Amino acid sequence: MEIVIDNDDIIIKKLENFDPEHIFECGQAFRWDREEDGSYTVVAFNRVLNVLKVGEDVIFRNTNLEDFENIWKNYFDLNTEYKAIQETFNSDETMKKCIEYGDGIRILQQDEFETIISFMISANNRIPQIKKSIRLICEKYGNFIETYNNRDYYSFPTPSELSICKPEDLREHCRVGFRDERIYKVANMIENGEFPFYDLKNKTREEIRDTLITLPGIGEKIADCITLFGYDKKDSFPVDVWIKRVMETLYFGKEVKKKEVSDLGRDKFGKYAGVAQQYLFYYGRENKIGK
DNA sequence: TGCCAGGGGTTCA
DNA sequence: TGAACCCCTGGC
Repeated sequence: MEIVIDNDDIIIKKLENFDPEHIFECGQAFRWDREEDGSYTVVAFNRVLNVLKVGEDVIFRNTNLEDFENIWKNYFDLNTEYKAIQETFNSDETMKKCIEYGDGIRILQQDEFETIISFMISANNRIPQIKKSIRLICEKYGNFIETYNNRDYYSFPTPSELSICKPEDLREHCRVGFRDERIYKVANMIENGEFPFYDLKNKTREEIRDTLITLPGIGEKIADCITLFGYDKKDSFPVDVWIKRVMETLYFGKEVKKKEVSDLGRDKFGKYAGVAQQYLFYYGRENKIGK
């Protein structure tokens, strides 16, 4: 990896399988803004970063080498060879087409607590609304980080910071609707040690999923999303209405039960089913497959 | 301008 | 298994 440092910019030359648009627009993260120059500003781990792809190079702005090495390298999963993952799908012509379309997608290594709350908010919700609720929660319960491109950025609250919330504030001020009590309960269960949040990290996909599902507001789909996006379990295959539609159109040729979709997804794509899911999602949503 | 359907899911009956 | 749930947007 060839790194060039230029003031507050870190430039990675010829960075393969990396496209900010595909990374952020495939439904795995909600704390980003698209800028006029086509770059993306993202806030994570108490930092604000701007990412721009220029030809084969990627420019990471508003950061330094130390943060790049300690935070962003891991956040963007740069130690994983996506080319090798893609090759495991080589025998699947349909998937090859999806990869061609969505190449550059990476599974972000996001904060566990933020991922839990964010995907609880995603239940029966739309992306703009999810982003708005999360932004309001950060502004109300997180801490100010900095102003970048005329926008104020706040950290995502810790379990402790969010545990002092009132359900009515979550509803009325943060616009989370019927998810208010659930979020309040989960933050407090974690803060009070009533949920083994800090023991989950080294468990298997199944163990994490089964534990998460015991929380209010977390069912199968959201538990699968959290294991994939918050715990880096790449064999997780979340099935939402988009994945169901895409798989029905591209693989089944008819309507099937949700369980059939998740079974086929994990059988077919194995230990990288979650990466395949992201290619399918991006391809399906951008092309409105099945709609 | 105003009404209404529906959404990347979970819960409860 | 199916209806209800809050908020917001888009279509008419």
